[in-house]
Amino acid sequence: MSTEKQTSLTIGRTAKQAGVTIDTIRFYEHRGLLPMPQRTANGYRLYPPETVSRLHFIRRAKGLGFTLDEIHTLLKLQDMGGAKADVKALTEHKLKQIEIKITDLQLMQDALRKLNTQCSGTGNVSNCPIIETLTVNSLPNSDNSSTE
Amino acid sequence: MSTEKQTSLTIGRTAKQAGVTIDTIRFYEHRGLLPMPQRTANGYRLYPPETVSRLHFIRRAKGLGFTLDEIHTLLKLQDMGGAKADVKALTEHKLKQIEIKITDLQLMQDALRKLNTQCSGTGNVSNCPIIETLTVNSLPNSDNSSTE
DNA sequence: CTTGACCCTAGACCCTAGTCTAGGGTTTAA
DNA sequence: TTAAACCCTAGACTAGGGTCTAGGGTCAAG
Repeated sequence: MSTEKQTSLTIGRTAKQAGVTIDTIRFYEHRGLLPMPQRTANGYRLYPPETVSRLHFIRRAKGLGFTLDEIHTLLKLQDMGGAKADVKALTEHKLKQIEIKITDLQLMQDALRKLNTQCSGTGNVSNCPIIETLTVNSLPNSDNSSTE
Repeated sequence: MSTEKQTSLTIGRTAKQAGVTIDTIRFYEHRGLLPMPQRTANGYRLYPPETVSRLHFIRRAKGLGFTLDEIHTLLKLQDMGGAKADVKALTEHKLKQIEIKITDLQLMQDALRKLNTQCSGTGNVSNCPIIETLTVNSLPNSDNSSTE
């Protein structure tokens, strides 16, 4: 019942609130995804509450197929207060990646919906190609390789 | 001199056309993502051209954050000619996953667009929170007892 | 008939993204 | 004052998803 506002969290509390483990936090710090936190006199890490949001962001970005390195660059966009040109270039690159991902997911969605309605009736499921939706319809070719 | 259409491809050709390595193909076969192919008399694998599409599909699905196991179930949806009930349940589950991914990507997109237009001018980049877009707006975190 | 480009298997190896010890210090409630 | 419940570092270990090597067969061209 402490009435004082908690302005910083221990690693354990941060982890719990973010839904990750303590190890993951230390690992991300090591990787540069989390800034080096303040420390107490005895060496305990102290995190500002925003760290929880940052961790949420990382988790979900990972679920969208971004690697930690890619997420790092996304986070740097926010972190850097200068280097406007870099920001511009990076965001544009990321936006392209994201557009492709969205399109792909929508194509997959269409295919699954078809499977679900048209094809799950009494007909033959094998007439409903999921695969083609992502290969024939999209990306004419465009060598879509590097992820940074 | 054979101008006849190649109805099946060696592993090398398949790999090249799909943009993966030979090892990857064998690995996927091992994992059940690719059906066991025909073999020539001397044991060489022979793939139908559809295998290329299947491999494309796998690649892109991976890029969307699906694991090989998840992709396996997506592919099974297409492969299975029966078990309609399973198809229904699985597709519905996958559709939910996909919807979440799309929403997340759109939120990210919004954030980056803002960064790009509003924030890359002369202002302060740090006013443009990418992170919040994916944490505040989505996933109602029940555990969030913010005692202001 | 040999050289280079393919193919085969089995198993070792690698990178990413954590996860888990081992060994030790701190704080707090009973 | 001691046990639970935290925190620390360093380093070993794991799982997923490949990638590479060794050792060997096949085939087309020169």
